[in-house]
Parts: sequence; structure tokens; C-alpha cells
Amino acid sequence: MPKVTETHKEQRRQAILNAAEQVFLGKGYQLATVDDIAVRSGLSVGALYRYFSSKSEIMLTLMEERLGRTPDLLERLTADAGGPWDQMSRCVDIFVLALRVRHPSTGRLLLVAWGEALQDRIVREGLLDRFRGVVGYLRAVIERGIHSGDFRPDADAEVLASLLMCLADGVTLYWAANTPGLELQPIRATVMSMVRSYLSIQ
Amino acid sequence: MPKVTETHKEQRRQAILNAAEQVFLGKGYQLATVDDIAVRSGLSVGALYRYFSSKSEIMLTLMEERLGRTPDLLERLTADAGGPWDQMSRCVDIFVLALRVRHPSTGRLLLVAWGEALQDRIVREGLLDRFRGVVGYLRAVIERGIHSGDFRPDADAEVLASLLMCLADGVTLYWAANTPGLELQPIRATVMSMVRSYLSIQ
Amino acid sequence: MPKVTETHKEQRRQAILNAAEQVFLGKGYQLATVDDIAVRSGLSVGALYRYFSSKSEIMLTLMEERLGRTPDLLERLTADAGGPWDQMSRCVDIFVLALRVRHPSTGRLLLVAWGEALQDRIVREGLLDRFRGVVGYLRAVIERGIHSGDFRPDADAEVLASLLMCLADGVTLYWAANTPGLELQPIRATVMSMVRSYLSIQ
Amino acid sequence: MPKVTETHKEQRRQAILNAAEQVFLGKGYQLATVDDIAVRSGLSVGALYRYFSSKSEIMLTLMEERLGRTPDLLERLTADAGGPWDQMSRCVDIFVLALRVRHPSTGRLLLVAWGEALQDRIVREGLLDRFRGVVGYLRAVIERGIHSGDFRPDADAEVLASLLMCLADGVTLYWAANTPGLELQPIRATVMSMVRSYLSIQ
DNA sequence: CATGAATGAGTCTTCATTCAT
DNA sequence: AATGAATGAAGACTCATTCAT
Repeated sequence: MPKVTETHKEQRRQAILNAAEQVFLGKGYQLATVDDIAVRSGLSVGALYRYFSSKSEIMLTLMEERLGRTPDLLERLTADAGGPWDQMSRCVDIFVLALRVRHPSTGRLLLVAWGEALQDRIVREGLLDRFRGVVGYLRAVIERGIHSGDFRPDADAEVLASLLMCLADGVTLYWAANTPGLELQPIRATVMSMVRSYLSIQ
Repeated sequence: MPKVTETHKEQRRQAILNAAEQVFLGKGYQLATVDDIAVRSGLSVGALYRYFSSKSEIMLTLMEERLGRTPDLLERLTADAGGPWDQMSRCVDIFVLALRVRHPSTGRLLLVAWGEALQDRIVREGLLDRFRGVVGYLRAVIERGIHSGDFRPDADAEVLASLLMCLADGVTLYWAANTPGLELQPIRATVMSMVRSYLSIQ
Repeated sequence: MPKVTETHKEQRRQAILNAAEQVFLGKGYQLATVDDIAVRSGLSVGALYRYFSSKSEIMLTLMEERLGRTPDLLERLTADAGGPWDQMSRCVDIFVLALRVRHPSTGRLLLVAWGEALQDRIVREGLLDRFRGVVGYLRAVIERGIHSGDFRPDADAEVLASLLMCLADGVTLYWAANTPGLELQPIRATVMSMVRSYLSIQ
Repeated sequence: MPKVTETHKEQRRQAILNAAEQVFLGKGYQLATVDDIAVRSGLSVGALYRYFSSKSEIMLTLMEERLGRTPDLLERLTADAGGPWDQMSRCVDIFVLALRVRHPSTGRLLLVAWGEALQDRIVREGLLDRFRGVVGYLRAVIERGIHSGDFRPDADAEVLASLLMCLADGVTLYWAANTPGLELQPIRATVMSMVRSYLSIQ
């Protein structure tokens, strides 16, 4: 009955990832101990090492499976959009709202990742990959809008895409840090308003 | 001659802070050792502990003295601006350009700080203080522009200010992480362009 | 059909011993893991524990069955010798040559055993038993030679036997450690030459 | 006062080496813990790591400083010998007797080293270096005897030297393992007797 | 009987902090 | 005041052994 076993193993793996995520969110990567993760996941340290070869690998997996999928997610969730304006609007929604409602921990995980970026090359590259992925997608959306004549023709798609990505992560960080007074709804509205006024023809 | 001694002490203190900054920029706070800092500052570990009561305190001081002054800096550098538009423009310049040219390490120090924010309440509050300071200043600038009739009257100063602050730090982080393809000049231009189209009356 | 089962069990047992020997020869006893042995023998760890109650017992069995039989082997291989001189000569041959040609791993296994002798009383006693066995046999050979008038009458059989045994193991160790420049044939010749000049009458 | 400090440091270093030697002699290298060594040397674990960068380095140093000097020792102790025969005789004495009387632990340390030889390349090479050193010295002694006409001209100096070295270590091992019935004095006598009968002209 | 996942005590090593000199 | 040797608690990781399936 390999099926049951496979399922079982995958469940364990996810349990570990969930536990690790919680622990990392609580104390950051460096201060989290393998023991913390083991206890929280209900496994022994030894068992944990059957699923991941090191503490670092757990972090990396978390980054790939929880942060790295942002571009895919964006693509899927905006696939059925009406036109360029709708697509832009949805992207902003997803970032500034949906991500936090549907996957509330992702924001804080991003914070953890940035915390490690300086000292861990692989984490840093994970973040940059994500950056590339999202920027690539946004640029395509913008370029489509330009070609279709919906957006002003002289907009620099690449730069605007990068800028929006930086904005999104900046907001995410402060939001994940519980910045008082930082509310997402008004920000979403203002961002869209700025984008609209900037990209509109005339 | 207590004065000489005082000066001497202050020099030592700054030497330690400089050393710590370099070390932190290189390996992050957690991975930096007190020994690293001592060696780099040319002092002994013991001496170091006469100036700061703990490794953590060094980091905190660094935050206060190097990051926390951003609002003051902004204020000073834009004091002689011509009008609201000039002031806005200068703010963007300072963030997206000047900070990195005049104090190039500040960006990376911010990265270090975000890395610690999750696990260290005081660091986190340092970042939030800085946020409050900058946002407060930007809001004042915008409000002045609204009152003077230069900016559209229905703009939400608080939200726009927060948004710009988040954008600034988002850009800073990716820039400090050496993101390939991220160039500051074009971003500066596009940000100003967006702000202009958004804040302009009609 | 219990017979088949018995045979099967014995095959398994030998498979484990062979695997263990290979692994021990490769990394020594302490660094070898039970998992290594299991993998190499094609069995599961659990299965392995049905044949041997502990890692240590595997080593002990190996010593008994592979090293401990040296005296028997000597006896068997020299049974049909012509006289004392021929018997001595054959003993030297067996040690310095045959052991390494017919059972090349025995030398390295001896190395493993010596590696454990210090910390494991039972291994140590295994080595001493082997010593006693071989020395006993050699002494008998020498004494026979003395009685038959072939060897000089004042030779101390016990001491010469011990000495040859020590020499044999010393050579074996250095040979097993791949000492460059250590060749067996010349050593064999010189040993025999020394023994001959020493034991000859006059 | 750097002199006092230097002396102090060297004393500490030796204390650690002595402690390590005792512990290794008791349980072998692998089973000895760094904690054992620390406790026995009266230092903390941390202090120990100020003097040696790893457990392995302690072992290596022990080998170099306590085992590796055998060739030098031999040379020094036989420098004032009368002639080839006297020199040979002294070499045998030193090995079979003096080493154990003056440096009783060396024999057991050799045992420890052989125990690690299989799994640790550097230890193995340490042993082989020692082998080379001693064999080189013995060969020189024998060759001198041949040239001076004291020893038979057709003796193979290299082989005889290797053989004696193997014999010496074989005896040392069994002696270090407390082999009952193995007495050094008679062995010394018989070895010399064999060497004499073998090397004498005619 | 066989499997191999799980256990958890035990290892080496690091490093913030103290304190005798 | 300064030094840097010493401390020792804590952390990542391993592996012999067990036991549910």
C-alpha cells in the first residue's frame, strides 16, 4: 500500500513545513531551533532529519513552495481578466489584499526571508527569482495594455513593473511588522488611482 | 584634561559603531560575532564591553544613530525648497538617489534591521519610529501642497505618504540585495511622473 | 522444509558478515553505521537485528569466524609437511604470503580489530586468543624440531614463537595500511634466512 | 611580561595533550569525548578550543609530538655508540625496552593511532612517516656495518630494517594490549641473537 | 518474518559575556 | 582602563536500536 505511505509522508512533510513556518514567524530563522520545529510538528528531531537534510533546507523549501509560487499564483488568478485595466487592477488586488487574506502568513514569511537574505546566498537568490518572476509577469501585462492601445504608449513597462513589485514588498513588510496606521484598503485604492492617472492616455 | 578623554571616548565609540556596521553589512546581525567587531575596531572584546553593554545594544545604537535620523535628514535637505512640487521632487531624489550616494551603507543597514525586526522588538520599533517620522514629514509636505492649491484637494496625504515610504524601502531593499536590472534613475523618474500625474489638479 | 530455511538463514547471516566486513574495511568499526551494513547486505536494518543483537556482535562474530580461525588454518595447511624445517618454512609462507593471497581482506580486518582492541575488551581478548593459538602452534612446531635434533637445543621455543607472531602482525598491519616500499616476498625470504641462521645447529 | 604568558600557554597546551593522551589510552579516539578531555585537563571545553581547533587536531598533534619523534630519539640515543654491533644492539634496546620504561604510554598511543589509521588519512600518513623515518635510520646503520666489514655484505639493509620496524611495532601492540606471557627481556635477547646470527659474517 | 520510520540521548563546536591581571 | 583567556550553555546533527504495520 504505497499510496497510503506516500500520502502519509507528504502529510508529515507539510506538518514540518507548517511547524517551521510558525516557528520562523515567531523568532526568525536564526533564533529558531531545530528542536522548536520538532516539538511544534510533534515529531522527534531525528524524524525531522529524514525529511529535510538540514535546518537550512527547511527554510529553502519554505521559500520555494510558499514564496516562490507568487508569479504562478498571479498568473492563474488573473487569467480570466477582461482587459488590461482589469488585469492591472486584479494584480494590485491580489498583492495588496488577497495575498494577506488567503495566505496571511506569506507576508511575514517574506519578512523572515529578507532577514536571511543578507547572510544566505540561496535565500537571496530565491527572493530575486521571485522578483524576476513577478516583474516579468507585470511587464507582460503592461506591454499588452500598451499594444492594445489602452495604456499610454510611452510608459516604460519594465520600470513600472519593478516599481510596483518594490512597492508591494515594501507594503508587505511594514504590514507584516504590524505597523500601526498602515491600512491596506486605502493603499490599494491610492495605488490604483496613481497607476490609472499615470497609464491613462492623455 | 577631561575634554580630550571625552573626545577620545567618543572616537572609540564611533570606531566600534563603524566596525559593527561593516561587520553587520557583511554577515548580518546574528552571524556577526562580538569578536569580529572587536577585531575590526582594533579594540579588545573587553574594551568593547565598556562602551556597550551587549551586542544587541550596539545594533540598537546603530539603528538610532544611522537609520533613525532619516526624518531629520529629509527635513534639513528640503528646507530651502521652492514650493510643494520642488519639495516632493527633492524628497524622492533624496530617497531614491541621495541616500545611496552620500550614505551608501544605509540601504544595507536597513536590510540588516529588517532581518532583525522579526525577532527583536526594539529593532522593530526603531523601524516603525523611522516610518512614523518619515511619513509624518511627507504628509506635512503633501498637506501644505493641498492647502496652497498646488496639489489636488481630494488626495489622501496620509495614505500617499505611507505608500511612498513603503515604496522607498522596498526599492532600497532590492537595491541593497543587488537585484540585477534594478536601476535607480529610471525608477526615480517614473515615481515622480506617477506622483505628478496623480497629484496634479486635473 | 526447515532445511531450506536453515540454509537461507545461514546465507543471510553470511551476507551480513560479508557486508559488515566490507564496510568495516572501508571506514573502520566506529565510523561504520548499521545502515551502511544493511544497505550493503541488501537487507533492512530491522532484518539485520534478527540475526545479530547489536552492531558490536557483528564485529565480534567477524573476529571469531574470520580472524580466530588462523590457528586452525595454520595447522591444516602444514599438516602434511615433511619435517620441522619444511613446517617452519610453510608457516612463514602462510603468514607472509598465503594469508594475503587467499584471504586478502584478513589483513585489513586485523587492522580494524586492533583499532577496536583498546576500547572493547572482547575484541581485545579475541586478538589475544588468536595470539595464544598461533603461538601455541608455532611453539609445538619448534619444540618438535628441537626434539628431533633439527633445531638447536637451546632455542627458547615460546619466545621465538611470540616473536614470529608479533612480526607477522606487524608486517600485516603496515601492509594493510599500504605502506609504500613494503614488499612481502623479500621480507619472507629474509625472515626465513634469519630463522634458519638462528635455529640451525652451530 | 610575555614570557610568563608564553610559558603559561605552553603549559596549558601540554596539559591538554596529556589529558587527551590519558583519555585516548582509556577509550580510544572515537569514544573519547571532548568533554572528557576538558574535564581531565581541568579546563572548560571552550578553553580547549582556544588551543586546538578540533578534537582531530589534538590527536594529530599527539601523533606528531609523541610518536613522530621516534626517529630523532633513536638517532640521539645511539649517537655515541661504539660500532655497528653496538649501534644495532642499542636500537633493539631502545625499542624493546627503553621506549617502554621511559615513555610507557607511547606504546599504547601507537595502539590508538593504529586504531584510527583506517579511517583517518592523516593519522595513517603520520604512521607511515614514522615508519619511513625509523626504517631510514636503521638502514643507514646496517649499511654502515656492511661497509665497515662488520656485517655480512649480502644482507639487504632495506628489507632487514623494515622487518625490524614491523617486529618492533608488532611487539609494542601486543605489549600495549597486556598480552599475558609476553615478556620484553627474553624477546630482546632473542631478537639480538637472531640479528647477530644473521648479520655475522659466516 | 521483514520493513523502515521514529526515537532521543549524545557529539562536536560556537560565542556572548565575565573577570583576573 | 584595557586585555584576552576562560566559561559553559546552547545548537545542529548523527545513529544504534525499537516497534507498529
